[in-house]
Amino acid sequence: MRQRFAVPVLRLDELNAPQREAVTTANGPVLVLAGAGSGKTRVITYRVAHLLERGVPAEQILAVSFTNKAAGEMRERVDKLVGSRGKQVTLSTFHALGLQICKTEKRALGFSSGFTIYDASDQLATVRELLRKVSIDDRKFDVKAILFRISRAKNAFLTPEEYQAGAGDGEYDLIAADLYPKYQEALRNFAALDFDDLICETVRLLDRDDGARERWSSRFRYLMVDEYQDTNRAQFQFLDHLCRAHRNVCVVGDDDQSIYGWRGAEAGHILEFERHFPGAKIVKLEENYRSTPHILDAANAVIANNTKRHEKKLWTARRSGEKLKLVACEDAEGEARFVAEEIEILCATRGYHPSDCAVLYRSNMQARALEEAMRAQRLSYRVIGGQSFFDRREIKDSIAYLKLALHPRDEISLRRVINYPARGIGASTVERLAAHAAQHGVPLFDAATRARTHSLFDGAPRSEGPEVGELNGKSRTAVTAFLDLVDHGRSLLGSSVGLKEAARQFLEAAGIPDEIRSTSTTGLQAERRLMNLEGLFESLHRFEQREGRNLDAFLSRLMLDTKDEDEDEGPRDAVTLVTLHGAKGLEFPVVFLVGLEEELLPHKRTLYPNGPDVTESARPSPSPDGVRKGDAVIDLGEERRLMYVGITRARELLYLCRARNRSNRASARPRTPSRFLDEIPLELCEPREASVPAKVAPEDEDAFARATLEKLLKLTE
DNA sequence: TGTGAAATAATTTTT
DNA sequence: TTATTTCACA
Repeated sequence: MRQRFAVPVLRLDELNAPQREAVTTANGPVLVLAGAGSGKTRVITYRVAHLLERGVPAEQILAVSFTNKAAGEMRERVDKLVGSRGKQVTLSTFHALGLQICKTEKRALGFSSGFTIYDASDQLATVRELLRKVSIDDRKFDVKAILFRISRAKNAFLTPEEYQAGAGDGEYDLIAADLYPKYQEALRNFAALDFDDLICETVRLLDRDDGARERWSSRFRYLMVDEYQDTNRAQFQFLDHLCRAHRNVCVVGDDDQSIYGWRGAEAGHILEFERHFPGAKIVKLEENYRSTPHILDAANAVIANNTKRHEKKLWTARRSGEKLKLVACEDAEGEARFVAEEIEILCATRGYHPSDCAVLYRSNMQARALEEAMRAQRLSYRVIGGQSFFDRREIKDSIAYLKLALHPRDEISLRRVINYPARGIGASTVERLAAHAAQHGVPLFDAATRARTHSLFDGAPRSEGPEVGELNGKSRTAVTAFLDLVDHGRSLLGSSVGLKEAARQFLEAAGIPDEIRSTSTTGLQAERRLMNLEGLFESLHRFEQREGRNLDAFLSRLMLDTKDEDEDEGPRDAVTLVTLHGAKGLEFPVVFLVGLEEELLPHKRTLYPNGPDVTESARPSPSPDGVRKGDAVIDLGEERRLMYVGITRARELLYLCRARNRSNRASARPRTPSRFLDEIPLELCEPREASVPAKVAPEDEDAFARATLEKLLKLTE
């Protein structure tokens, strides 16, 4: 206590009573039920500051969140609050923390020479490879659906055996049950960990290795978890291992904002917290500092339709506020144009800035129309999420080269680049190598190496064992050239040349820039792709400046943190376009919720989980919750929580938009307003006319911007 | 093995 | 509608 006078004073009086209680209860388990906008991040950051003030060493403090964005924000706010004292505090995502532990403990995990991280596309490629091995035509199946089941099993922390015992008997369940152990085995052989493994393997390690558990649970003596409602079983166990010894764990969450059930998150963990940690202190934060009363009333009204929730009601001391704007547009394009135009008007007449505004939608594909409208309106915008820079083909290929140079056992990367750019190593050659690898139980890369050094593949009769796949001289030369290339790259990357330069020379030697130039359909496209490649070099350069010459660290950061580059690139004063999922944790003065239509906000995949076979005829009855389809009662709770998350992002103005028609691919289909709109009391809303400008002629892109300008002139007269 | 035309699948949310 | 993928042919 005396210390408080010695160091800069933490202003605990800036907190309300429950916040203060959550912040100052340093020891023992604490559960903070934090409604939207109730100062959740504030509690975490003040708590960190308070622990530091009490003399807890920064290295012993750990705060975990789910997204890089959230972790970054924690970092920013902690730095602001405590300055350099906070540098040693670990503020991380679950996956980054898992990675840190896996890297430190790589020997105990059996990866003495390191490991690669597999992202979604690597995972898919792995499953495809396995399907081929069991002679299943991967075109006949939705590979994602298989991978999804495997991933879900891992998230639920089920071993292959447990999953096999408990899986359903659908076609996909059987395939997934068959492939799960094979998949794990393959990753093992490739010296790779996928996203799920970063958690699961860490848990297994902490489970079996007392020494490791001891190390890590004493390393972090004070734990905080953000968005606790999003933890899945594996993550829960992870936490449990880390804090079992000291029980200094504070979790912050809101069951009403649980929107990752599909990823295995169990909001039930919030309810179980008390049971797992008897004597836990429970703090409820219900005062909202973000939104106007109308917005909160709407949010409360919608979420009240959910059963199975912690009863709580957001309130605010704020008095005034505008009604919610209810907008029905003709079609998706009209909706997008309305949004763009309205933002323009808000900026011109009411002093808002584009960066005050966000457009929230259910699925990424909705972003396209919005982007077009923003461009037509000359508004700068940034799209959060979506397909990231690093998903681009040329980038993925380049990264595969880098990964391969570091981790030759990474068969997926090897297969990806062995004939890219084409160098005369066709499918049959790869198959021969693969057969040889399988027969001798060595990695594919080693099989290729043997093709170079041994005459084994020359067709000369060998005494040892039967011949597996002979390579002709031409193929051998090609394979040799490829291996020389990888060797060359490895030595470049291992030399003292800057990483950026090393990577550039390597990829140029690989012929990637040439390939881009010759395969691009237009010069513009080639230009763009080369620029992307340059962007990769730049981010490599920046990383090297910041964190030193460590390609492995760069690559793993890249896999986990795919979109940190958007931040510095994008224009500063820009409208934010983001999915409802991506918007969680954000707030904006002005929010547009678009596409509030049946089959889009309660998404059709939730409405009709068994596929698109039942469509228009089976219009669900508008009962408050639960739609019967066949015998299954469909739970729309998560969709409703998405609506709730969307509403509560708004501080001042909230627009609820829908289109009367929306075209799927070619055909426009009439749309019904989202049932969630009916759940908002009418008196909170005012209808707004959506003026739908005539369709903009392609040759006159300025027409729309001009129309708005004219309208503005009239308004400001 | 490489190229271009034609067919075809796709649309939930993310570390 | 669009982007990817397949397939026929060189």
